[in-house]
Formats: sequence, structure tokens, C-alpha cells
Amino acid sequence: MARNKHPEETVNLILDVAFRLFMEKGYEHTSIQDIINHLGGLSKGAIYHHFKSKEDILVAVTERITAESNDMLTVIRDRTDLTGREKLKMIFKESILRPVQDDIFTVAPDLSKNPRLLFSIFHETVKEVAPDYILPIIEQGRSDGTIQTDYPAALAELIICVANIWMNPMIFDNTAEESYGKFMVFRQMMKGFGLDIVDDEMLGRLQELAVIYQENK
Amino acid sequence: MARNKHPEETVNLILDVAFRLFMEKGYEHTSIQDIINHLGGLSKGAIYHHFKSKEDILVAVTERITAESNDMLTVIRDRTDLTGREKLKMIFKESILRPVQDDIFTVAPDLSKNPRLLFSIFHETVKEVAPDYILPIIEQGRSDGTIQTDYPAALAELIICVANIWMNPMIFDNTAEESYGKFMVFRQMMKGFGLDIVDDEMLGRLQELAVIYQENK
DNA sequence: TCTATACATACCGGCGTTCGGTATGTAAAT
DNA sequence: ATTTACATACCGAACGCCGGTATGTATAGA
Repeated sequence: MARNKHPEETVNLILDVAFRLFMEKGYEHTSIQDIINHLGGLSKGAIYHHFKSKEDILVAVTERITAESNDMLTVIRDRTDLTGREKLKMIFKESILRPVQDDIFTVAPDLSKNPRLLFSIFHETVKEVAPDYILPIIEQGRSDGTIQTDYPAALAELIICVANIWMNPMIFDNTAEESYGKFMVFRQMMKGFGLDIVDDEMLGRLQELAVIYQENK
Repeated sequence: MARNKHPEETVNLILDVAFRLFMEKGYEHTSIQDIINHLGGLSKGAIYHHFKSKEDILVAVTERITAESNDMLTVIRDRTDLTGREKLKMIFKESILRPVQDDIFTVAPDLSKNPRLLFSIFHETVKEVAPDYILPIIEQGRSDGTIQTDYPAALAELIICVANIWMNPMIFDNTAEESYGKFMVFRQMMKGFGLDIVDDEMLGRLQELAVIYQENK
């Protein structure tokens, strides 16, 4: 294949293919050769020119998955017209209402059978999202009096783990009914922390997503 | 090596070695040959006689890790002299006070770098521990009035995920200080569910474990 | 003695990765 | 405008290791 003037297109192509295969077959059951076969002429050398290992591709894929979400988090985090509590509520609302979710859920990867990809998302959530996005908001909430806690870091981590991971029907392979139950429990948990930030619109949307997921899996 | 009169000794040997290596190097970076090299004369044939795959060894290792804990859970679950809430409290107390914990924490496997083993424990927690042990207790608590919830399955899963996984310093690689914060947040969460079942003895012990872990890692 | 079991050994296909090489781009020197 | 020098994009054969299997052999128990 001829040399590409815009190498980032090649990188994107590799990531597109890898993402799809990782979702469909799982990371461990996707070989480099599998990826090559779906690349349309590109070779093993091309892949290893742009990525230093298979693991490296996984990291890039995960970053691309979370990138858009992180953009949203950045915008909300850096707003100056909202209290900490309001920001938290907005984050939940945004992340659950955005239509991109439909696509991801339509691909319907059963992450409960994809340890490496799941771990990668898990890692990202704990090491990046919690400290970089949620923690500052909790801290702000402590300052402006809308959130009370003596352990902001722990609270940030718990909330985002429960919301991003435990409530994710792709990870726990939940039915719509199970998702409903989880959401209600989550709501109660947040109330327990003095954060009554869950409303019915969010509830309906979550069930919608669970249905989409179950229909497509 | 000559044929062993007591094959279960061979099985145990394999599991001992595999356990140690999985902890030290991680599941994915432990090869069958690695295991053989630490078996003292035994061969690949021996391994594949007793286990049908490498994955099968991982499952067996995980089961052995959780077996003793599950025994404890069974005993408490099946007692008839305790309310649901009392059982929950006892479970937390037991699982945190038992001296076996010292051994595990001394090995100090950093599970945050061991995706497959972590996933295996995670899977066990969600698919076995929550529905088979915690859920019946929550149900009992609903009957005897000591636990209030409309979504017992979700609550059972959340509680055990938070307790077993989120609060596990080996999984999140937490310092003693971080563990303290997590425990306090957990306490508040449980209070939010009307379950004030955490006491100071447990708190002290958790810090102790975190220290042991940090010293040995 | 016969059979089932507990291992040993030789081997296989596939895997992730490496690496020598080529083709194509760019930018500065001539 | 052309040459030179180098960087980048990509190719594909080869390597070493890995998980797994097929087959052989010795021994324990019946």
C-alpha cells in the first residue's frame, strides 16, 4: 500500500478496526493478524510503526472511548456559575443523556466477558476521572457548602465507581429491570450523602439504554 | 517423576505454585513453563492431566482463595439466632478480623496490575457471593424488619462490591490513610441505608492491614 | 495380569514482536 | 531547479515463545 500523506488517518483506521474487534471478540481473542486482515492492505509493519505493542493499541482505544466524555467533564468542571452539587448533577445528566451512548450500547459489547478492556476502563476511571474531574468538584462543593464530607477523595472515587462501573449495564450485563433497581439504590446512596441529585428523566433514560443493550447483545 | 499415590497433592502443588506466580508476576505474564519450572520435576503432562487449560488453573486458584471465606459466609448465613442486620455486621467483622488476611496481605500482590486475577475475583463476587450469600441475608432483614429496601438484589450487590472490591487495598493499591478515608465513607454509606453496623474495632483492623500491605509491597 | 491413572516427551500451529529493507515524503544546500 | 540528506510510512520474513495436544510409559490398585 502506498504511503499515506496523513498518517493519523492510518492510526485512526487501526484504532477503528481494533476497537470493533476488541468489542466483538474481546481483546485477548483478537490477534494482530485479525486486525491486519480488516485493515485493507496494511501490514504488520504499519501497525508496529504506529503502536509499540498490542497493549499500546488497547490503551489508545480506551483513551478514544473516554476522550469525548472527558471533554464534557472538563467543561462542566471549569464552569464558574455552578455549585459543586449542581455540577455533579449535571455530569450525571449529561453522561446519561448524550446520544453517543446509543451507538456504544448498540455495538453492545459484553464487557463482562472482556477482562482486559474492562480493566482498562476501570483503571481510567479510578486513576484519571475520579481525581482529575470529580475530586475538584467535590472540593468545590465542600467550599461552597453544597457537599459535606471529610474524605473528598474517597467520596469522589466511590461515586464515580458506582456510577460509571457498577451502574453500567454493559459491564454487569444487566437487564432493564436490574438497572432500574440499581439506579434506585444509587439514588438512595446519593441521598445518604446529602446529594439528592437524581431525577426521573435520568431514570427513564437509563432504562432506555438497558433495553437498547439487551436488544442488541 | 514417579506416579503419585495421592494425586491431590500434585494438584495442590500446582495450585500453590500457580497462586504464587500469578500474584508475583500476574496471570498473563506467568507461562505454563514458569509453573513447570517451579514444580520440582513435574512436567507439562502433569499439569494438563489435572487441569484442562491455563484459565482452568486460574479458576481453581480463585476458588481456593475464596473458599475459606465462603465457608464463613455459609455458617453466618445459615444461623437462625441472628437478624439480617446482625448477620451483615458479623460478616464484615469476621472477614476483616480473620488472621488469614495477614498472609494474603503479606504476599502483597498488587492486583491493580493483574487484570485477569482481579477480574476473576470480581466475577466471583458479583456472580456468587452477592446472590448466594448477601442477598438471602438482605431478604431476611427485610422480613425481620432490620433492613429496609425495595431492591434487595441491587443493594446486596452494591454492598459487597464496595466492601470486597472498592475497600480492598490490594486492588486499589491504597495507603493506610486512603483506606481510612474509604472506610469512613463506607460507614456513611451504610448509615445512609439505615445500616449502622461499622464499629471502631473494624476501623483499627483495616488500618493495620493497609500498613501490612504497604510494608510488604 | 489387566486396566485406569499419573505422569513424561515430543511436537504443533499461532501468537506478539523484531528487524532489515524499501518507498516516499520534506527541507536545506547547492 | 536540482541535488543531497534525512525522516517517515510501510513491508514481510523470521524468531522465539506460548498454550495446547497426541502419544508413550510406568505404576497403583483391582
